[in-house]
Amino acid sequence: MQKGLYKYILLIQYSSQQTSSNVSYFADDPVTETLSQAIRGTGEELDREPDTGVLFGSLRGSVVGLRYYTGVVNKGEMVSLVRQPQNPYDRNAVMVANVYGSQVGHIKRELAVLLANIMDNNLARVEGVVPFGVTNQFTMSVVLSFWGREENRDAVVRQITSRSFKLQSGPTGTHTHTHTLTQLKNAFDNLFENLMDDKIGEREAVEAVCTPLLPHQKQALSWMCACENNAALPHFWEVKGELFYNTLTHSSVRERPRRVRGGILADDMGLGKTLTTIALILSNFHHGKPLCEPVSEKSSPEPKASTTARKNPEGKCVSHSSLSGKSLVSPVEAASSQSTDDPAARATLIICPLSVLSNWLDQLDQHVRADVKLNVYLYYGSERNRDTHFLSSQHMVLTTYNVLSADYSVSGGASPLHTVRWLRVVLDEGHIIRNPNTQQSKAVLKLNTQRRWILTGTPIQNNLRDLWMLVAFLRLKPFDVREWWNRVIQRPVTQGDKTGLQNLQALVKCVTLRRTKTSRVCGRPLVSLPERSVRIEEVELTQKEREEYELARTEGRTTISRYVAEGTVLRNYADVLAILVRLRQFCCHPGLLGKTTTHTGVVAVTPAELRERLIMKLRLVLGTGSDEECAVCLDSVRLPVITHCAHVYCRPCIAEVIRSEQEQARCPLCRGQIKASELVEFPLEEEEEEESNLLENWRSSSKVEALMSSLLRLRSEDDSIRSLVVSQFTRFLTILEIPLREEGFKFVRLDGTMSQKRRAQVIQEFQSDAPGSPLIMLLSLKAGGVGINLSAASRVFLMDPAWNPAAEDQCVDRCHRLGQKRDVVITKFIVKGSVEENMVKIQRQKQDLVEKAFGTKNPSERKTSRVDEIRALMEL
DNA sequence: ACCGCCGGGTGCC
DNA sequence: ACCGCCGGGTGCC
Repeated sequence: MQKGLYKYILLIQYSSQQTSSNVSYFADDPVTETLSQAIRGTGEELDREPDTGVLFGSLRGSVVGLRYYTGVVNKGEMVSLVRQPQNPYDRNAVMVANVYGSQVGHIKRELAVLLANIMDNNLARVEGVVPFGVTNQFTMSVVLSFWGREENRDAVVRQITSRSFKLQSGPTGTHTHTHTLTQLKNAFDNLFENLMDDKIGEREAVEAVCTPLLPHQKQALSWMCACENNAALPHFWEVKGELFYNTLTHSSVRERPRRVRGGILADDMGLGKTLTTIALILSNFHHGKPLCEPVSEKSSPEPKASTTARKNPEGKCVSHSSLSGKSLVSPVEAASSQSTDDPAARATLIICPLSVLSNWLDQLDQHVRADVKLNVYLYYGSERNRDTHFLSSQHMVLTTYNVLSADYSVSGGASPLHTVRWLRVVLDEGHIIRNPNTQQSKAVLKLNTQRRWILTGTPIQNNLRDLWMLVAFLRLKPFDVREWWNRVIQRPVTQGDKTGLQNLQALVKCVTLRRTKTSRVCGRPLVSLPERSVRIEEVELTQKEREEYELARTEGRTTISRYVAEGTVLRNYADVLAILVRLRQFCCHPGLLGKTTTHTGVVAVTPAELRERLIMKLRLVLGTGSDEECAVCLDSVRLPVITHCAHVYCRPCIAEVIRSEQEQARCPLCRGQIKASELVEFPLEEEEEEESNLLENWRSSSKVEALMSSLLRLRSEDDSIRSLVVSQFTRFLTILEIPLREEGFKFVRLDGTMSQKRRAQVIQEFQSDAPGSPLIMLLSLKAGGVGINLSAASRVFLMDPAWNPAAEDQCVDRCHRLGQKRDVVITKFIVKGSVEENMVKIQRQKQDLVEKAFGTKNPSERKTSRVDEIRALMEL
C-alpha cells in the first residue's frame, strides 16, 4: 500500500508536467526518469520470477480517456499497466503507459476492477499490447495477457469469468519456434563470443599516447570512437516516414533516437583495455578532437608513428591516423555530436575496484607522454577535494565503487560525483555492478554523463539478469526499464523463444566488443603469447603419510557413506566438506589440519558452543581459500554467513531469501527453517600463535619435498626464472616459507589477508627486475582477484587442485598474459591414489558438462550433481 | 404510455 | 463517439 502511494505521487507529478509540454523521450531529463522509476517500481515487484511465469490466457479490453493524455501508441505496440490505488475517481484505476512512460489513458472501469484485484493480490502479471493502435481520439483496444505461477491459474480464471469476461487461451501474438534448454544454454554461453566481425577499421591514438597500439587495440579505439560519435540509428530502429520506429516494441517517436554513446568493452584480461581507454580519452574529446596535446611540440623528438601530425584550422593536433579515411570522423558524425555535446561536460570519471586503482595510475604514467599536461585527480581518501567545479575542470577523475556509493548514500544522491556533468563515465571491472540491488549499482546509475563505458573481462557469469544492469547503465532504451527488458528479452529468452534470443544477441552485439586471447584477426592471432604447458607431477606419499591418510580416509568414508545411505548428504554438507578438506590437507602437509576437530554434527548444548562450531565449519568451508559457491547466486560466496543448518551463503543473497519469505524462510539447500538473527558470520581474528608451533615441530611432507626439488633444480639451471607457488591453503604457504628460507630462496607472499597497499608493494617487488628481487611468490589461489599482473613469473606450481578449474586458469593467467616473454610451464602436484586424483577427474568432467545453466536455479538438479561429485571423490 | 421509439446532449479514471 | 448511455419529448397508420 505504502509503495503504491509512492508510485502514485510520482505519477501525478509526472502527468502535471507532461500535459503542459512535449516530452523528449531520449533526454535524461528528470521527468522521464521519474515516470520510469514509477514503472520500474512495478517491474521490480513483479520481477521476482519474470521467467518462470506461464501464460494463463488473454482478453480484449479497452483503453479510455485517450484525449486527456499525450502518450501515443502504434499498432502492435506494447503498453504497461500501472495501478493507481489513490485515484480519486476510482480506487481500482489502472493507468496505461507507452514504452517511453507517457500516459496513454486508463483501462475501462469494469475491467479495471478485475485487473486491480489480480494485480493487487499478485495473482498474475498483466501485460498489454495495442492491436490496432490509435483509431480515434477517445478509446482503443488493448489485448491483455496474464502471466503467473501455475498455482494461481485457477484463481485468475475464476476472477475473470466471474466478472463475465472471456479469457482466450494461448497467446494472441504469433507463435515462434522454441529452443531446447541445451540449445539455449549453448547460445547463451556464446553470447559474448564471435562478436568480432566487421567491427570497423583501425585508428591510431593521438600523439599524446606514447605507447604504440597493437592492431586489435587500434580496432577497439576505432570502434569506441565510432560508438561515441556515431549518429546512425541504433539497432531495432527504422525510419518510417516522419517518425522513427522501434521494431521490437513497435513504438515510434518523432525525435531521432540516440544511439547509446558508449558500450561494453569485454576483451579478455591482458588485451589492454586500460590502454585503449586511455587512448580513447585522449583521442576523442568534444567533436572527435583530441583532449590535449604535448606542450613542447617543437622540441619534442620525432613523432613515434609513421605518419606525421597535421594541424586543423584551429591549430589543434588532429589524430595522425592511417588516413585511409575509414577511421576519421565523418562530417555527419562530427556535426551530430556537435549538436548534442554538452560543452560543460569535459571530464572523464573512472570508477574501479580499489585493487586496480594503482594500475590506472601506473598505466597513465607509462602510456601518456611526459610533456602532456593531463589533469588527473584521484578522488579517494578522507581529504579528497569535493568541490564540483574543481572536479569538473579535470581531464580525468579516478575513484572506487566504494567511495562512489559511500558518498552517494551519505549525501542522499547529491554527492559531488553526482553533481558534476561528466563527459564520460568508465566502469572498470564493470561486472561488479551486475546486481542492481546494491548501493554501488544504484549510485552508478544515477551519474550524469554523456558517454558510458563498461570494461570487463567477464561480461556475464550465468544469468540474464546480470546483463540487465549493464544495459540499464548504458541506457539502452527502452530496456533500461525492467518491464520492457523482461517482456522483450528476459522472458522470451528463458522460455526458449527463438526471436527473443535473436533479439538478445543483436542487442549484445551492437554494444559489445569482445576479443579473447585466442581470437584472430585476418587469420593472425591478436597477440602472440608464449606457449603454455601443463604437466602433472604425481607425488607418492611416504609409508607414514599413507598410513595417516588412509586412517582419515576410512573414517571419512564411513561417515559419508552413512549420509549417502540416509540421503542426508546435503543436510550434513558442512561435515562432508570438512572431511574432504581434511583429506586434501593431508595430501599437502599434516600441519595444515591445525585445530580442526574430528567432531562432527551440529547438535550443540549451548548457543555459544553452537556458534563456535558454526564458525569452525565456516572456516573449513571458506578459510582454506577453496572456492565455495553460494546456492542462491551460484557465484563465489561473498560476505559469507553460515546458517544454523550449517550451509554457507552470501549474506545479501540469503538475507533476500529471508526477507521475501519472511517467517516461512527455508534454507535453499536443505529446506530447514532459517532466521536472519541466526546467521553467523566469520569473526575477524587471530590465529598467529600457531606459526611458532609449526616451526618447532617441523616436519616435511612429500609434496613439500616435490616442490623443493623442482625449485632447486630450476635455480641451478636458470636462476633468472621466477615462479608462482600457489595453494588454496594459506597455512600451507606459511609452512612452505620454512624450507624456502632454509634453502636461501628470496620470496614474497600474496594472500587475501593483506591490505591493498601491501599487495601493491609485494607485486611491485616481485615484478621488479632489480638485482636481489624475489624469485618466488607464494600466492593464495584467490588472492588479489582479477587484474593483477605477475608476468615476471614464467613457472607456476599449483600445489593442490581446486574445485573450480576456472580459478586455476585465472591464476595462471596472471603470468600468462601480455608482457610475458617466456614460455609458461605449469606444474600441478597431485598425490597419487588420493582424493586429489579424483578431483582432477571431476574437473575434467565439469569442463565437458555445460554447467553454466542460467535461469534454471533448479536446486534439485544441482543437488544430485553435488552428491554425485562427493560420491565420486570418496569412491563410494 | 407504469411502455417503445425518436433524436439531442454527452463522454476516462 | 460513424459508438453507448442518459433522459426528455412524444405517441395509430
